[in-house]
Amino acid sequence: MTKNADLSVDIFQITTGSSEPIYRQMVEQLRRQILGGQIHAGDAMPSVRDVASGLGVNPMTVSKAYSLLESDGLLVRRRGLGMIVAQRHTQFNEAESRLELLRPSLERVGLEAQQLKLATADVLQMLREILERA
Amino acid sequence: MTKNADLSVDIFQITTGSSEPIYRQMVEQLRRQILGGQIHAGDAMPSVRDVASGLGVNPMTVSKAYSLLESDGLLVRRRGLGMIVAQRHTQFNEAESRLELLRPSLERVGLEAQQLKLATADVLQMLREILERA
Amino acid sequence: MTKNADLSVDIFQITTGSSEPIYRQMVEQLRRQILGGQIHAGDAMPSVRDVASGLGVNPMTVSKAYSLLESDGLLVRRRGLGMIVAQRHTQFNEAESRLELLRPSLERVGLEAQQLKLATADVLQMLREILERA
Amino acid sequence: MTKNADLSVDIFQITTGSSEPIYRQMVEQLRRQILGGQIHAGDAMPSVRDVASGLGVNPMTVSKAYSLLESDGLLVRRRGLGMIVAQRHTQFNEAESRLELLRPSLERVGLEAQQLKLATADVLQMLREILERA
DNA sequence: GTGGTCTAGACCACA
DNA sequence: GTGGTCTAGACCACT
Repeated sequence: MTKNADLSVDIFQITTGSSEPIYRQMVEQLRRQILGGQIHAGDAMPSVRDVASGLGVNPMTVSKAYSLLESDGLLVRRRGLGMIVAQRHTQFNEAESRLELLRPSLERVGLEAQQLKLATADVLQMLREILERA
Repeated sequence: MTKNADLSVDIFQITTGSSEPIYRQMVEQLRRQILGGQIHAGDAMPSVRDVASGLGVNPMTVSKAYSLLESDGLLVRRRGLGMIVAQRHTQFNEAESRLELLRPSLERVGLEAQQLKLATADVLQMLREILERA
Repeated sequence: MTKNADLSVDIFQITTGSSEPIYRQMVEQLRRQILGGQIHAGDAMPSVRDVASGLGVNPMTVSKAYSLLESDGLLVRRRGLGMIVAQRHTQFNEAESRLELLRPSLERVGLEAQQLKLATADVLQMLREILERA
Repeated sequence: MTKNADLSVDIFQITTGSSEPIYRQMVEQLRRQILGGQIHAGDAMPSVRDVASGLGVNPMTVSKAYSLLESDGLLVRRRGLGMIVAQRHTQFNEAESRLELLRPSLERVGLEAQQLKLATADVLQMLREILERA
């Protein structure tokens, strides 16, 4: 994979049935992929229209996601040219930091497991299977 | 803990800032605690008014949660006496079934871990610490 | 003026002909009025629909402004009840701090005056007239 | 400074982050400097390519600014030789007229100062410091 | 070509 | 009643 390449449209995996809004799914997915190093600083994002037609959603929905990512500092808008992945957030890639981003979801799992009175070993086993399957 | 006791208001742990609606947090938490056996059939639920003032939320929100739990068959309304935990759902607590209830949250963790390019061992280790701390 | 009152719709003065987008005009105006102490913490904002029909703009435009102000921490959304002015930004009211918010506009005036080779006294005199007229 | 000199690239001070488009910043800045007498009729403008590389902007952006200035009559295109500052607009520099060009920016400052509830004396003092520093 | 803004109108979730 | 989301489609500005 070369740097500064154009990203394919299928960087987004949208679930339209979810209660989580589409634009928010896009924001969270892109954030994780940038921080995870799967998307590099300087990469050109696919255009709003391309993503919209590729996913079958309204361009405004995509635009909203891009705008939020821009105000977050993860994307940079180049007027008339499109958006690219920002530089300054790419150094935030140490595995330890990324693991911390997963903590809220794990805390949620912890609370639910406690309320369900589940054994630690059973929960860890199920998660191991899911992780190794992916 | 004895059976048919009065339940305290703090069976609910509400996060008002969350995007998950309050009534839904209450429904899911109570469901898990009933299925996990931490709340028993016949236990008396605290009144709508007590829960509302205790948590600082709108009484209509609590009422909506109770209504959903009632139409789910988890609570039973006793006219003029308040609500109690229903009988028929308490037997549904085989560990295997309860574990399945946790699967959606674990699947979500799996997707996020993949996008963050995290190592399986690191994720499992963090979850183990959370589970053993609780 | 009492605290926690409902704000009238005419807190916004929109210029539709301007190149500055409507939602941005609203954001900046409200920010200044909050920091200037003309709008108090806890005040209820007029509803999206009321503002929209009052100004003759689309509700989504108003909603966009409100959303930006919320992510800025100046407004707080209360689900199903509307938005109120946040608490924490009201202490930032010292005159000195507010004056700093005006600096960018004054710097712009300074650059333009320099390029037009205008005399300091003339510029100050014109600004004085404008300020005393308001 | 002698007449009919070559102008350096740094007659333009561009802010790429601004919401004001680059070509518009260039147009307004050059207009003010011509009317203010800092740029004289007959002076040679730097080439599109020099300005573009000097400022790090797209050559088409510089070209658009030059074209607008030409259709405004402020610049004259000399085939194969580049552009020079036109004659006819240089006489338009009575101080009173130039001051009027600053009025819109001052009106804007007035509105913002009012919304920030600032004292006239404080605003004038800050502007004085900026003007005397320049 | 790019993204930004706005409209009109629909539907949903929350209190 | 409140705000949020999404669509379809138009128009604009920048490069």
